[in-house]
Amino acid sequence: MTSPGRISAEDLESVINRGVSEIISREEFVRLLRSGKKLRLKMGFDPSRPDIHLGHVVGLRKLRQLQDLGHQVILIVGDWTAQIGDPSGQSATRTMLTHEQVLENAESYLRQFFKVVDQSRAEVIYQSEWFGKFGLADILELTGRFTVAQFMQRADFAQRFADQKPIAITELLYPLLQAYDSVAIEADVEFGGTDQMFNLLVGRELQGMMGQTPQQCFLMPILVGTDGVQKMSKSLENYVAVDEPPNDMYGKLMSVSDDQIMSYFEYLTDVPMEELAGITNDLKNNALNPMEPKKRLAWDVTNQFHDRDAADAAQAHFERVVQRRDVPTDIPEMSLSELRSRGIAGGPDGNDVRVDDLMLAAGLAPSKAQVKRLLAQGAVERMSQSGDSQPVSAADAGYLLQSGDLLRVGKRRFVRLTDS
RNA sequence: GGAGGGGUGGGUGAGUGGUUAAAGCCACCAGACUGUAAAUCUGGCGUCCGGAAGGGCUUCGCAGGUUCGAAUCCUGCCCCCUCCA
Repeated sequence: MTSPGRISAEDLESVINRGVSEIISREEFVRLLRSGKKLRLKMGFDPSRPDIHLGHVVGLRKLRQLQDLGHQVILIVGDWTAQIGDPSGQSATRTMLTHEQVLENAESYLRQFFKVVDQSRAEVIYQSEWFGKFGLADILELTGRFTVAQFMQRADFAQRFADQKPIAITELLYPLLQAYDSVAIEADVEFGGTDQMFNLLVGRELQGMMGQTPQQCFLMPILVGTDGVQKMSKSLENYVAVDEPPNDMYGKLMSVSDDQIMSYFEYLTDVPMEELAGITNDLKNNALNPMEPKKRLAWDVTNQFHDRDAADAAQAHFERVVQRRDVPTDIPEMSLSELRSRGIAGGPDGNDVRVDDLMLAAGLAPSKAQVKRLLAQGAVERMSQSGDSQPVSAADAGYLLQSGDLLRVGKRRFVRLTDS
């Protein structure tokens, strides 16, 4: 582990340029890095949304990188701000979380967080530690330092105000609480996405007002989601979760738009920048099939969150099932006896299962109507034990499956009917 | 206190008495193609029965009502928002 202050030129270059959108102020931050001080790196999160996806990982990797240079991460659990909700969208006030929910969400968040960040060089602090004893006098003092005009500088507030859209008063409080966190922990640097700029700057300002050295604001770029257009976000369904099983993680990464491959490489891997420049160039000259670097990307990220074996297996699975359209090695199974006990098996000897029933039971379709659509679209295929396969048409959804039969729905969903 | 706008399918958002299971877009699913679960194109997309044709049922904030017929009209209720004061 490097001790603070002895930062090499390459490390510095990487810290301040790779996966960075903006640093305020860059000069001051560099000076701090070189000062030898063990920096207190602040990162906050709201326990109302405990899921971490690759968009968040961009920042977590940055924290990790700085930890490896000898600095300290302070993670703030926003158990108070979570109740307000960051005023990013039109979402109104959120419902209060119970104490148990907060703890539960926090626990889940931390488990994911520490997949990237080194737990041994991090502290976790709850906001309630200081806000728990905050009184009206404190609130008045805090709010009294700022004006509405200042807050109207924040783009989304200004926009909503102009559009005559509602802005809750508590929403105005959000940046203030977050800012006060910086004071409470005496942060040297705060991290956030570019959309967090205003909040981070308020923290900087407040610290100055209260006699502390203002924190530096480290803004990370927003990762584009797998749709290739909008930012990665859970609600937009274009995300890859940190908790994703290997096959899904690999697969989702393979569905990233071609033009986002390079930004993913830059933000989410350690592949050297020179090498990335080469790939970019090859792609531009059509000397390289985008699928190739994308597979490398998918492997790399899967490896980070699982391990080599899992990444290898996920890649093999992808090549087998998606590229070659072959049958995967591990197929979910439904046992005949279970189906029988549920009254789903039938036929002359009670050993046959209807295609539609099996699909429903195996969760391959949410309703019979959907099963029919799939059948009509020619998406269902039956393979017998002997290996031959035949499409299943809507007409033969009746009893025709027997133990050992394999059903393929679409390109990559399978279920095998087993004995016993 | 006054005036006005609004609550529609996973999301957005049309629709103001029947041809509306409800436009368009997004998401999603399937097929084709392919260089990948990219891109593109085509189709589908409440649910139940039926091989199909077709037929039920449920859906437009909630509860009633008018009507042959309502997401659309009326009454009451709940909720949200804006402006003026």
